[in-house]
Amino acid sequence: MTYTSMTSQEIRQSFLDFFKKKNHQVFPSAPMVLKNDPTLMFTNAGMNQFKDYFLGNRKPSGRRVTNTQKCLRVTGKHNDLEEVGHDTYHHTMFEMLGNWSFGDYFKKEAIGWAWEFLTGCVKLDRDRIYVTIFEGDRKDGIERDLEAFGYWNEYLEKERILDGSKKDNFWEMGDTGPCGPCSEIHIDLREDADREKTPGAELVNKDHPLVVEVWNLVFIQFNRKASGELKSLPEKHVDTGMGFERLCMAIQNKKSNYDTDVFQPIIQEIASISTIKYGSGETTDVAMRVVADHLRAIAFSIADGQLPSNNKAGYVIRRILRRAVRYGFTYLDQKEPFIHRLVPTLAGLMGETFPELKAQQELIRRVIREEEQSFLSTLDTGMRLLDQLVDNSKKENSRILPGKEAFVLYDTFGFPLDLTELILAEQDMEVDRRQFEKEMSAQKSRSKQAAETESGDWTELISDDVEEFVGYDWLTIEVKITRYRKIKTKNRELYHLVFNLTPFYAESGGQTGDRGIIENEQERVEIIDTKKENDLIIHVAKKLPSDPSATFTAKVNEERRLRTANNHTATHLMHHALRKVLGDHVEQKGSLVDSDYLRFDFSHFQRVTDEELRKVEYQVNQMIRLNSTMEEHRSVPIKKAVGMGALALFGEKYGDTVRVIKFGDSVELCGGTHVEATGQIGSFRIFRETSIAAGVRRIEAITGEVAENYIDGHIDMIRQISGSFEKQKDLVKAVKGMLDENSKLSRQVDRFQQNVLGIIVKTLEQKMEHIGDMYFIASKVDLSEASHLKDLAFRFRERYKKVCLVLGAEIDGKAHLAVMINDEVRQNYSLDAPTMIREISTGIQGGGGGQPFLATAGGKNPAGIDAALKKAREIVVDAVG
RNA sequence: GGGGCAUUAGCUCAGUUGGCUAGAGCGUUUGACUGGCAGUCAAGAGGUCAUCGGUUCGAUUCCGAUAUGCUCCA
Repeated sequence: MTYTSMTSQEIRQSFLDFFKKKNHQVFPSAPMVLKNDPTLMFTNAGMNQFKDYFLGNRKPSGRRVTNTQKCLRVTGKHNDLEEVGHDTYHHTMFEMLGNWSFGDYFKKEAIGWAWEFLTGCVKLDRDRIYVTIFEGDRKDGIERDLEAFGYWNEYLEKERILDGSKKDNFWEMGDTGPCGPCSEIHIDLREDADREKTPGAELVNKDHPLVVEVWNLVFIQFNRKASGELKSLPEKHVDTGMGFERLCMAIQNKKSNYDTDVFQPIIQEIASISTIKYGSGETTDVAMRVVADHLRAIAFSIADGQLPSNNKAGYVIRRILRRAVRYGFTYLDQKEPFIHRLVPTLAGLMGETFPELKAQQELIRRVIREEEQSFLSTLDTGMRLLDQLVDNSKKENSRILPGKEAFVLYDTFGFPLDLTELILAEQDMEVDRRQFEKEMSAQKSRSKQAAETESGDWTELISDDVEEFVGYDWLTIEVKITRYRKIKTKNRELYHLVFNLTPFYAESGGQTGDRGIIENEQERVEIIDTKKENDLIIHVAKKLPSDPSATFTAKVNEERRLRTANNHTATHLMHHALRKVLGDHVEQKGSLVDSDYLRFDFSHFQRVTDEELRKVEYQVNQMIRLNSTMEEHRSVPIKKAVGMGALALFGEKYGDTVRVIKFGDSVELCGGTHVEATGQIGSFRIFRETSIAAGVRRIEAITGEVAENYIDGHIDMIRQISGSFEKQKDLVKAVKGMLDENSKLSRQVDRFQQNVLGIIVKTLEQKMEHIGDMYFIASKVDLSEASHLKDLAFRFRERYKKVCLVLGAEIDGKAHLAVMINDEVRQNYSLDAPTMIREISTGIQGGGGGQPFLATAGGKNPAGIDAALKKAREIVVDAVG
């Protein structure tokens, strides 16, 4: 086999260079974590970021594009998570190399260049290559893809060109939309001897680990209508995707993706940390592959701004990390955080191509370390609980752990089932798997029921391609509804409305969606929220207008919009001030801009001190006073915008042109709505600073009237306090002095109280009588607090070895009783306090209890106290009898 | 989006038929001991038992709501 010694870096570069030479524009990878797409949490294919081009929603700036796209497949249709590590080719995160034609070249060039790159550039052995073409489908009325066959046949004999079914060789984005036949390129990496025994053609698409698909060329030439009918597209597109890690395996002549230099440096580092050699055993190899793979997925997600958390995308990331920790813990004997130590190696390996990794290396490391630590303590708790369960089972002579209990461990405490089973096996025990599965499916059906939302089909009224947002310039405008649908959730029905154009800002970039109304002479419908699905702006309404095809006046709630604008502009000013006060390492990690307040998360490794917060506040307020007017530049090419000093965020997807918002020195790329001049904000106040993750701080702040009210509230409070300290100049000193004095006085009161109790003790002692060989006292006392009854009881307990004390008191119109019986008396006469107090407290309309030597009771009827005391004496006399 | 669990001293956590004057270990303060290092011993400080409401004579404990966190499912 021909063999080149290209590194993965060189392979990636040669692909991009190859297509650059063919007049392709090189695009950067889009973020792996998606926003504004309810159907997808992560980028799972190279074409995601170009979806709108194929749908015709947006026009591309160039017709030929090439890129490498980081992808994550852990949820939904493509879920490879549980496979990863056990074989040699599944990954959570991988790179997809692609070349794209948007209405430009088609099959001939796509096939020709693919061949040229694979056999000419990276010199794969042509004898090992097989391709597939679409065999056709009678139902759809499509012929066998003879065109593709013809072009392939120029390079390959026809025995190597195989027919593929609709499942493998017809690509569709969804139930409707752009689609077309595709042609896959497979490579046979087996040893020659094996190849002679079985021809590679028989193993194509049969999940053989060494006969693998490396490249899929998709020819988008149809549009599937809702009726199922296929219509030819006026513009034909090419969408190709090549698995980078597999390509490296093929070129570097390895038997596993994990043996390439994409993974080996990481695996070697794991081997050195764990002092276990890679290749020395199956389970440890699996564990190392799991850790190496998951490290990449997590590090890239964090770099994209998605921190591990307890819901949605963040939770998916957390679970990937935990899977890695679990394998390290069990099979590599890593009981302390270790994955974070691999981050520098990864950054060295991929930081060149993906600068976000290098730039945020420290943050990534800290976040991973903290997550590892927290999961290790989850495991710790789980093991403690499991130990108890095992003990209980053993006491009952059972070697089966009930499935219910294993499920609670898993469901509530996050303790993995396989770990439970492993630990049980060591004690020759097992889990009742059937019961566990039953609990699990009960949980699943509960969730399914709750999550059931029916979203109806869109009813299209007017066909319209782009719903333009005009809300930067207008808050009131005439609109028509182009389409609508009904949404049914558990408690209520809502309607989604789409307009031909709209003044409503849809939730995006942290800014919440506008609210308002649409109305005409006939009716008025409230818009309660505005959201985005991809590029579609959706208005949420509680009801559908009776005539949806009428013309409406759309009015944004102006007051709310203005307050939101205050908070959004203030966010920019604060971001700027934070970088000035704390340093340039401050990066936005999340942002919420509402009408009432703003929240801003950013990377910073210590607490922000009070002085620093004060400085930030001061600088923002100074910028407000300067009354800088907004400089807005719409449709600025991204390069130019960055040249203007605009901050571009990692993990944010930007189009070819962006909107730049400038207030003084603060320059940001932003689609949100802002004030015209900073003076409008009026006032800015930080009211909370907290930590939300390792290396990430959160500041919450308010502006305008809300800030004023906040300050007024504080001033009022101070006024009230100082009103109570009229003659004091130094209020702080006065309050402090009063607190000191107060504690001194209460100590004094306490002492006096003890003295009083001492006197009561003396009078009680005079009432003591002998019953048998013990002392007995039953008496009503005058006390101000119920707890003093206990005080008295304890005094007698300390003073006498053999005593039974029964006290009653009326406090605040209620009856209180206490019974104290010394240990010796209890043993001699089988008396105990709780039993006695229950018997004697019937007359006070209450009940009580306590510990064997001391019980208390309370009741509504103080008149019953005397009877209770009398009864107590009878009980004791009986017992001593 | 839904289910389960948790929230008690600075930290880690105990605390069952509702009544134990709310505890342990670590940390902290003070004192004593030892030639020093390092400790040892003793004493003390530190609690709105997450918040709000309900049931009850009485709630850290039971019930409901809220907040925060953890966790599983989607």
